[in-house]
Parts: sequence; C-alpha cells; structure tokens
Amino acid sequence: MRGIPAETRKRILAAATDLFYAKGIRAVGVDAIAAAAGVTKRTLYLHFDGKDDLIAAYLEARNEPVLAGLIKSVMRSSGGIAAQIEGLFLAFARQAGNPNWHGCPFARAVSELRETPNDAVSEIAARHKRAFEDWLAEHLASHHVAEPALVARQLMVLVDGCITQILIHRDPSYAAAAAAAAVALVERRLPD
Amino acid sequence: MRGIPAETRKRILAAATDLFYAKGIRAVGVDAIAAAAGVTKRTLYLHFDGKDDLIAAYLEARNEPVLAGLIKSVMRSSGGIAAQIEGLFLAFARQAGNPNWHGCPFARAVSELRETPNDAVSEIAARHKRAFEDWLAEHLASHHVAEPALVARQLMVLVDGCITQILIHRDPSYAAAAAAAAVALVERRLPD
DNA sequence: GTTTTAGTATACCGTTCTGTATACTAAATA
DNA sequence: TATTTAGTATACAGAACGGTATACTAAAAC
Repeated sequence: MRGIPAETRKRILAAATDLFYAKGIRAVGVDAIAAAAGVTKRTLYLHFDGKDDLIAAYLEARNEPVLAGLIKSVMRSSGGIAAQIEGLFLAFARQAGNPNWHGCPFARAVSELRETPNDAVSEIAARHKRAFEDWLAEHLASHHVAEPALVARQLMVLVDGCITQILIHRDPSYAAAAAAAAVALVERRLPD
Repeated sequence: MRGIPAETRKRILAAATDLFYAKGIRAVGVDAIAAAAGVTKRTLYLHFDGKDDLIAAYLEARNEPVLAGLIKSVMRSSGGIAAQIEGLFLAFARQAGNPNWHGCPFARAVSELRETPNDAVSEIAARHKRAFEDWLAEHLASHHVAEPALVARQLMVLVDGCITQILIHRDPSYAAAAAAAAVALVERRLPD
C-alpha cells in the first residue's frame, strides 16, 4: 500500500498523542504507537528520527489546538471579563468529567521527563504556557483590568493548580473554588 | 555483613526517594535503587514485595515530613494570618532555587502514573493533599477567616499551581504572583 | 553450639525497550 | 517503461526491565 506521506505522519502522530496523553510518555513504547497507527515500526522511523523526536512533535502539535480551546472557553461567555474568566474554570470542570481527560499534557510531560536530557520538552511547554499567559494579559488589559500582567500570572497559577487538584482528587468540583478565586482576583482590579 | 533490618530498609527507602523524586518513577529501575543503597537486589526484594510496594512506601514516607515542612513554612512568620500565608509561598520560591527541588512528589507521581493499576499512589497523594487542606481550613478558622473551607481549597489550588508554574518555567519568581493572590484571597475574608 | 536471621555475590529468566537490517511490493513519477 | 517513493513484513541486535534461584557468610539468638 502506498499512502500520502503527510497522512501517514498524521496518523502516527495521532496514535502517539492518544497513548502518550493517556498513559504517560515513558509508559508507551514505539511499538505500541506503530501498532495503534496501523503502521510498521520501520515506517514510524521513516517519519521520525526517534522517540525523542516523536515526543517533541506530539507536544508541538498540541500547542495550537490547546491554546485555541482555552481562548474559546474564555470568549464563549457573553458577560463581562469576570464572567469570562469564570467560564474558563467552569470549562475545566466540564472537561474533567470526560474519562479521556488527563490534565495538561505540557505540565505532565515536564513533570514526568524532569532531569532527562530532552531540552525540547521543557522549551515547548514553557512557550505554550507563556503564550496563554501573554494572551490573558492582553485580554485583561483590553477589558481595563489593572496590572494585567500580574493578574494573568495569578490566573495561570490558578489554572494549573485547578488541574492538578482535579487530577489528584479525581474531583472536578475543585474548579469551583478556583473559579471563585479567579473572579475575586479579577474583580478587585476592575475600575470602580 | 549483618545490619539492623530497620536500618537497611531505611537506606533502601532513602535511595528510592532520591532517585524517584529526581528522575521520575518509571525512569528508575530497581537495580539502580539497590546499587544506590549499597545493597543487593536480593536484599531489596527481601524488604519490599516489588517495585509497586516500594513506590507506595516512598510516597507514604514523604507524607509526614512534607506536611510538617508546609506547616512550618506557615507558622514561621510572626505576623498575622495573611503574612503567614504569604510566607508559605515565599518558602516555595526559596526551595525552588535548590537544584534538588523538583516540585511536589505526590502531584508528580499521580501525573506520571495515570492509568496504571496502582491504586495506592492515587490514594496516598489524595490523602496527603487533603491533610494539608484540612489543616489550612482549621488554621484559617482559628484566625477568624470567613469561609475557611473554601479559602483553604483556593490556597491549595494556588500552592499546586505555583509549583507547576515554577517547574515549567524554571523560574521561582512565579511564587510572588501566587503569594500576592493568596494574600488577597485571605484578606478579603478577614473581619473588618 | 546449633539454628535462625540478614545479608552478599552472582547468575539467570522472560519480557520489553529503542533502534536497525533485509527483502519485498505497489503506486506515482520521469 | 524504468525508477523512485512509501510503504509492508519480519527478524534481530543490544540493552534494560522486574523479578527469581542458588550458594555462601557472618552475626545474633536460643
């Protein structure tokens, strides 16, 4: 069989994404990824230099869609900026109910691959988080929130903390506390 | 050589702790732990039923000292409750400067071992987090903070979010934003 | 003084890991 | 039509994995 190369690569990446995200990166071998993609290991190594390259491609491919999803969660609300930020955290509670949800792929990759010589993972994850933080700061500023950079950082802390608590306790209701905190932190920076 | 059994067990556990915490749990083999403990693999399996048992013992052993350290960070400050909570986050910034610091061992274990059939990990981690949350709620209540249970949860979210951000960005200064958020969330619940 | 205990040393088992090699096939391309 | 391309199928190399087996040793306990 002869397929379109870009299609095959996408299928391998999709299989890697599902498995890495669900089971963890070290827990998944290249054999399992090749099998899940319906591809021989030979073909996998024809499209990727090795597992490290596949890991980097996996994270890089998640950057844009995850970022878009986060922004969409904020923008969906029709209310003011505080309601929008609240919507972000309520979206976490909703998503966490899905059994396929396993938290933030970037945070989990960094956490798992600590002290392994794969610089790409750390760099991609930091870039992703920074991108959302920067977007938040601009969005807050455009809604006349004072100290937007500081508030954006505080919201990032709440975002990852919310996700971690939900993962540990297997209880999406932690998002409600995070949402209330986020609203309070935003509202106290609004003009009177 | 014949050693005191409890001593040998402690040495194995200490080696496992160092390696698991620094490199991750899947990244460390039992051979490496035995070698680091200066013990044969035979001896290791004489003290632990297997790697899963060792993982559970590692986390269980961290519970008390980590909890004690967190409480100490809060109680060190001589100021009021807001200053105490601020001190907790400033302690994170201090510890994160140490190259041996790698975040929360419980959150990292849960994150890495997601969807592996080791119930103990999830249970121990949840119990640990819950213990600090409960202590915080009682401490806040004793300082006349309103809605202590909710505020305690919000602080837990900030704690784990702060740690995650520092890990990802390799930048302890994220603790400052978390500290400011924590102070604001506590102060607004103080009696006038 | 004999037996139990807590080890060492070493070898091995079967499996899985990342990665490579060899040979073949069918579709697109020149 | 000949050649390149993108694959399949299969096997294997070399290491690391968790875990076990055998034989021996020295200190402690009865």
